Amino acid sequence: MRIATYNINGIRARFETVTAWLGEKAPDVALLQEIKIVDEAFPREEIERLGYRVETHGQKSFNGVAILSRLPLDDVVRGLPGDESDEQARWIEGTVIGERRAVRVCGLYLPNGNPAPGPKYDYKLGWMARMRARAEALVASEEPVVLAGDYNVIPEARDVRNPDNWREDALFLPATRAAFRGLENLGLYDAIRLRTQAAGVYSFWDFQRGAWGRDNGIRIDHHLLSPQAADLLRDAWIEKEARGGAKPSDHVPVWIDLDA
DNA sequence: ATGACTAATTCGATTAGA
Repeated sequence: MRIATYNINGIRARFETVTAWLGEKAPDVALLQEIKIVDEAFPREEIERLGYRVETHGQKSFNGVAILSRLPLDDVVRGLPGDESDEQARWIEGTVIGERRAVRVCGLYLPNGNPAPGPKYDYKLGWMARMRARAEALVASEEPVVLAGDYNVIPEARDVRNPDNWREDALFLPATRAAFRGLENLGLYDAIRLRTQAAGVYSFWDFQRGAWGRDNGIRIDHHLLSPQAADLLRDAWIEKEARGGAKPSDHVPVWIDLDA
């Protein structure tokens, strides 16, 4: 079972890029972030025609997440628990029924948090605390669980080309990285780090300042795996070449293969 | 020293992204 995560930066702007990618790569599951559209306006039929079940949790203009699955998808839940007043669409989960195993899959778009300090950064850290509580419950289930998406977290200095440029940034502040380690300390594994310890493995290159041409990237799109999911991991990688393709997002797809 | 790019909203300039 291949599970990809992809921040598409707008389904309207990225429709042809995304449908071409689905047609070519055909991941079993695609977790999308920043669909930037309400559920009723999402191009559901066009993507169903490519063989996918479509579950969205959208909102107008910003944010919005989706699960696309070629496999049966049950028990879909929208929204991150813990704050009834939070209206931002950043979390969706469902159970994907593989040939051998069922996998609980969470698609997430973690808040950016800039500028820091400030209310946006407070929202980010509060959101991460709520995510930790949900992740703790999922780990306790002792089932294969995958939490994947745009974390807006640079975990370590080896995950950014120029660490000194990011010292004051919400994506790389010590409190941000500590909260990410807090997730790992529940017993979750960063899938790419089960595959390689190399520096310079990035998933995002800014549209500005010629970041792509200079390989001035950061790794912020992650799959965290429960122990039961990590036991099923066959491979993980980042589709870097997508950043140089036609009408690219600023993020590229990242995928894992599970024996499930 | 500063802006640089892209998308959404809605048709121009603002907000947001990271």
